[in-house]
Amino acid sequence: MEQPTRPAGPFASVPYFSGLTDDERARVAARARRRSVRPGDVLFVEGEECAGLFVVVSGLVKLYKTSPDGKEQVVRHMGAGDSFNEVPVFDGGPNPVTAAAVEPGEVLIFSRPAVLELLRDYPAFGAAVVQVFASRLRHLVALVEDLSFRQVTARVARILLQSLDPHEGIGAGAGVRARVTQREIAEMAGTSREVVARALKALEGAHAVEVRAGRIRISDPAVLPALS
Amino acid sequence: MEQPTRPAGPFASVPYFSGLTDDERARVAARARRRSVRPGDVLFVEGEECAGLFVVVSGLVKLYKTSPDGKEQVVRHMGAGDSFNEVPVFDGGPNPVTAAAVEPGEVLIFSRPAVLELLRDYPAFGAAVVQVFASRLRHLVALVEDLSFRQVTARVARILLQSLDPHEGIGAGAGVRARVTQREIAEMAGTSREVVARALKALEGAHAVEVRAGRIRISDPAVLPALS
DNA sequence: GAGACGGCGTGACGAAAGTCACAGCGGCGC
DNA sequence: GCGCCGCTGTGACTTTCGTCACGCCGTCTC
Repeated sequence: MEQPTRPAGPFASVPYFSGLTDDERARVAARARRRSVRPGDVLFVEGEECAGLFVVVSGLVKLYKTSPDGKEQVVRHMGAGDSFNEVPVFDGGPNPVTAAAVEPGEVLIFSRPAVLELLRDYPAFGAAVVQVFASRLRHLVALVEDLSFRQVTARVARILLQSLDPHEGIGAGAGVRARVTQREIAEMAGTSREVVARALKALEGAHAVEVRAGRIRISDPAVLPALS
Repeated sequence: MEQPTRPAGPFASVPYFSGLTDDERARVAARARRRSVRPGDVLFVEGEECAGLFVVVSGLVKLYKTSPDGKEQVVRHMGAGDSFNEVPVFDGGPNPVTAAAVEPGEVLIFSRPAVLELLRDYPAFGAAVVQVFASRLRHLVALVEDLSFRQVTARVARILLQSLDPHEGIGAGAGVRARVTQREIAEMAGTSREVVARALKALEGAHAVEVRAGRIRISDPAVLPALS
């Protein structure tokens, strides 16, 4: 799992810190708290006071909203090198979403004061935040578009495309991230598990994917985008 | 309409520029192009090359996505003092949404190079952008939550609350912005005009609003939030 | 190996929302 | 004043989705 090209510290690949020297990175790292997480661990809850800035060292974290009756809508997944929860750090408000680990791993946590100090010491950090925010905004607009315009089958198709395991590349036969459950897809698509099962059946009928032994494979890389 | 407290130039109330002196503001204004708009005018289209940063001087602008079959989803309305289309200016990508005027007014347009110059000359501008982006992200997350969790009647109730005419204050009998059509509400709620008509009927039945002569009034300020 | 648990497949049903169709009304322009 | 157009109100029907209720299977634990 350890990347051999990683120069020093656990986050040379984090956009925020990639411009720093190894020395500076070490000093930044000193301000972070480290935490290991196991699947299901809740890192922070929406509405509570700012939990600080998080950086994923390894593993996978989901950011989601919960409805009064318990339904979950995943807003985004964060993997190694991704950071999250910038918004409350910068505007001082409560956490906008809840974060929970999906796969075991480690995260770094920078308290709000620590981040504001970093911002003072490394002005380039501010520019990086703007870039990150811009990308988040595009992502959220795309999610709104998805929820508003597309029906469930199309949303599931898009989710499968985005969950393609990067190790296997794109193309026929590519597999989806190990063990994506139907419930997880449902939380991303904003629907129920049963409806996802039916959507997958429909995609299988359209020869877009093959579901075998619980794993999903893309059979025709051209068909899936057409359906989404 | 003109604010008597406005010191100089048309945008002392724009968050970006409120920290500047009158002199600086004048110099900034010199870099903007001015444009009057009439209802229906399209300012820029999603997917096209960055149209620059816009500031609303007066009037009302809607930002929306269009689906392949012509349905519209309004992402946000922008009124006097609001700015929009920052994202492509800062990340260099295409416009994420389409913008069109809803009410007649005027906008200022800063080209991308002009904004990048401003950013260089006035570093505080960068911090302001971060604040604006944070607020946009919160707004979009709330929109996702709305689309994913609430059904149409609840969404309409929330839209009415947000469209309260600020001049009339909050409370019983407050009116909604002059002449909000059902089609406009439908575009915000991500549904069709007919469904909005029925949702309004339901809200009327719950004694939350009164619809008379095409205008919507809040009858009981306590009921509406409860339904949303 | 027995049971508990979580994920999956599917049928049946009801609720919500989208669609079509059409009629009335009011304002605006010629 | 007349006609056109856009907004509204509403009935009827269809589609999509959400939900309930199962049964099946594989894995993990004791």
